[in-house]
Amino acid sequence: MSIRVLVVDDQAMVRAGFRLLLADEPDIEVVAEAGDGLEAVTEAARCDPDVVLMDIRMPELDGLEATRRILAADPESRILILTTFDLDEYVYRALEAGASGFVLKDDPPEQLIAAVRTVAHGDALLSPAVTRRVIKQFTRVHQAPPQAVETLTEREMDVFRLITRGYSNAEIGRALFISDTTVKTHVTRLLQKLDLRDRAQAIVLAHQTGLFET
Amino acid sequence: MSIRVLVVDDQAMVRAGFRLLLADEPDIEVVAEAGDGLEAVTEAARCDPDVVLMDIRMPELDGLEATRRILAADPESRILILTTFDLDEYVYRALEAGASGFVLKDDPPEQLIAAVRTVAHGDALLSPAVTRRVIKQFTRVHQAPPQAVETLTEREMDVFRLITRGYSNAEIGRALFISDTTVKTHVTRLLQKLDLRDRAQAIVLAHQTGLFET
DNA sequence: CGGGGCGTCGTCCGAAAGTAGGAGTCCGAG
DNA sequence: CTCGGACTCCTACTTTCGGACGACGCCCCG
Repeated sequence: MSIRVLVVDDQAMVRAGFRLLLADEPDIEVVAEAGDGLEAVTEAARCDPDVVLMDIRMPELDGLEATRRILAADPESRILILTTFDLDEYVYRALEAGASGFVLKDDPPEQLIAAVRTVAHGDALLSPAVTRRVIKQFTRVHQAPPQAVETLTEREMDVFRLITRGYSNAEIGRALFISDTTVKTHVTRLLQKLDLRDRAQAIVLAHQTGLFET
Repeated sequence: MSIRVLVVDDQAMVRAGFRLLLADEPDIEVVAEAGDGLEAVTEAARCDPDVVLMDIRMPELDGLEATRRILAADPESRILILTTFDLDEYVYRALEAGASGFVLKDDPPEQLIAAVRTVAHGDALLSPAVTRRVIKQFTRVHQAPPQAVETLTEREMDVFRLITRGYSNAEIGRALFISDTTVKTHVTRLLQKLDLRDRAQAIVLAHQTGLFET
C-alpha cells in the first residue's frame, strides 16, 4: 500500500530529481510524470494517483487550472503545489483552487517527503517558510491597532487621516493650509514611526486596523 | 549540538510522557521541566533552552503570559504551544504572544518531534489540523464588485488586488511573474477605467466598497 | 534660562509612480 | 483568414514620493 505519486513539471530535470528523491522511500512510488497541465489532467485520470506533485508555472495549462480540472474529475485527489518563491501570489489562488498544500522547491528534501505523506494522509499542509508568512499576515490582521499609532502627534494624525482619503501631498497641504514640503515632513515621520514604506501601506494599515472608521 | 528542550505542563504524567517520547531522539534533549508558568519563566532564564514545549492551560501563570515573559527576557526563544483543543482563540493569542508554533496534544508523536526540530531550526509551524483552518480563513475571496470594476480584465484584477495589499509595482511583478513595466501598464489602465488618479485612491476605493474583503 | 518637542518650511537627490506610444504574441469570434 | 481583445514588454518622459539633511519659531517644563 505505497503512496502513488504523479510528478508534474515542465522541466524534465526537475521531474527526474523528484523521481530520484522519492525512489529511496519505500512507501512512496512515482507512478507517472507529466510535462504540462494538460498531460497532468489526462495522467491523473488514467492512473489515479494518491498525490499529485505539481509545479505551478507550466506551458499549456498552468498548475492552477490543472488543479481545478483534476479536482473536478476526482474531488478526492490530493494536490501538492510546488513553487520557487514564497511571496508567490499563486499561493492563495492555488489554495482556492483546492490544493492540499504548498511546498517550496528549495525546502530540504525531507520536508518534501514529509509533505507527501502528510497530504496523502488527508491533512493540509504549508511549508514552514510559507507558514511563517501566513502567520505573520494572520497575526497582523488580528492585532489591535499597533500602539505605535499613539506616538503620532496631532498634526501627523491630521495628515494620516487625509492620506487614508487618497489625498496627494499637495492636496493635503491645501486642506491644512500648509506647504506641501511640510506635508512631506509629516508623512516621512509618520511612516518612520509606523514602520511603513509608503502611503499605500499606510492606507492598508489604517483600513485593516479600523482606524478612522466612519 | 542537540536541541535543548524545556517541557512545561502542570501534569507530571504529561511531562514524563514527553520526556520519554523525546528520549529516543538522539538530537533532542530534555534539559528541564516546569509545572507552571512561573516555574517556566525561571527555568527558561536558568537553562536557556532552544525550544520550550509549553502547555497553554496552567496554574499560576498560563502559557500565553509565560510565553510573553520568556520572550521579553530572550526574544530568541522558540516556544511551541501545546493544547488539547484547537480553539481559534488560543491560536490567535498564542501567535500574538510570539509563539513559534502550535501543536495539538493528540497529534501523532512523529509530528510533535518534527515540530520541535522545525521551530528549533527557526521556522514557524502550525499543526496540520490547525493549518487547515488557517487556510480556510485565507482563501475566502472576492465578492460582487460594484459596476465599473467589472470592466477590469482578469489580469487587471490581479494587479488591483495586490495594490490593495500595499505592494509596490516591483513586488507585484515578482508575485505575478511579469515585469514591472507590464505591471505599470495594468495599473495605468485600471486607474483609467476606474477614473482614479493613483494607487492610493485605488486602495481607498477597494476598502470603501468592500472589495477584496479579508 | 536652556532644552526639547512640535510645527513649519526649505533644498537636494534618488527612487517610484504614472503617462504616452509602440509592438509583439496568442487566441477566439466572425 | 482577418480582426480585435487580452496580455506582455519596451523606451522615454514627467511628476510625485520619500529620505536626508538643515533651519526657524513656538511653547512648555525643569
